[in-house]
Amino acid sequence: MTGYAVREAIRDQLGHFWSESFGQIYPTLSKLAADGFIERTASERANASLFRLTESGERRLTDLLRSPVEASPPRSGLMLRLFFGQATGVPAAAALISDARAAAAAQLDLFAGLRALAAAEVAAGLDAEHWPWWLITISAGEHTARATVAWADESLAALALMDG
Amino acid sequence: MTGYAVREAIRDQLGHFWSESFGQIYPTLSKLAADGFIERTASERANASLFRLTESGERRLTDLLRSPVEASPPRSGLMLRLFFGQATGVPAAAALISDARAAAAAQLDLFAGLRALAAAEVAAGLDAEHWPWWLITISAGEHTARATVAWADESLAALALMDG
DNA sequence: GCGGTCATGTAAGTGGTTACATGATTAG
DNA sequence: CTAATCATGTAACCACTTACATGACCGC
Repeated sequence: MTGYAVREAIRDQLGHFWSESFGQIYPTLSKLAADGFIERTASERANASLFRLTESGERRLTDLLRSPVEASPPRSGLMLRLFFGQATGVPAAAALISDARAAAAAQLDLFAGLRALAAAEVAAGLDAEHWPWWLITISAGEHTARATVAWADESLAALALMDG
Repeated sequence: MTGYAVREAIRDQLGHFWSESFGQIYPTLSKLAADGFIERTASERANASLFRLTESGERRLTDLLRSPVEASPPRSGLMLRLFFGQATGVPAAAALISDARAAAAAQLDLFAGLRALAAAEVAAGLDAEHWPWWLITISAGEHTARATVAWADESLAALALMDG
């Protein structure tokens, strides 16, 4: 596929847990080609290049996929703001929590859509092998989003009791 | 406080949702001082500088704390690996999920400790004003961690059904 | 005196984004 | 013909980490 197609695939299929920009994709494709992990071939289109995994690239990929997940340093702008809620006051904090709740609820709708989409594809006989893996990532998003909604409701109730 | 003390405070008090390195802290303190948001005064110690918020710094801080939280692009190495679980196989995926479950369970213990610590401080008559805000951030961590545990158990069960 | 902690800072590198510049192809 | 989309790439910048270099102070 082309670099452009790579980006579309990432956006459309991995969008709920991954993202890449063109400024990252094109230099990386060149580097991977130089390292022999992918192969660049001309496309019918004058403009474009098609890339495909080489054998060594396939090995490298599964190695990476099997490698342990390294923890990223925590950094939550929302928690930072709430921790210092004394400085900003109850209404400002409640607004931030409501926003977070709304975002999580919107995500839940999105996941419901993804579930339906995946189910339709399976019903059509496509991607049956991939379906359970897809579902695991969707389910993770749903669990997290539901947790956020529950936390928000609990915290908004606590703030309402604090005073006016 | 000193830059060193800033880092300790971040590590010890905000550690479960924020982190900063010295390489970030010292240049930032210089810049904030140059902008007039903080004031550098000599410490008793020959070595060290003490910083304190100026009035304009206090205004700037509350402005920032009230500003909307900007969303960070999603990037979960765990989800990426699971999405491509077909390439790595059920046992590798199950191992990753178990690791994530263990990490979340460990976090839950940590949060229980934080709760106890905070309760002890309140019982001692300290920080009573700050306590509810602290609790909100702890509760968020607990909700998320419990969601991760539940998702992991569900997903491990699903993988166990897939085959051997 | 010596090891550990407190303290400050810089340099090199990483991984990423945004904006810009450019052009091919296709649909209407 | 022309607008939208497909396509590639680079430059500037940003936030951040790690490693290194240096030194003060404190307790034993």
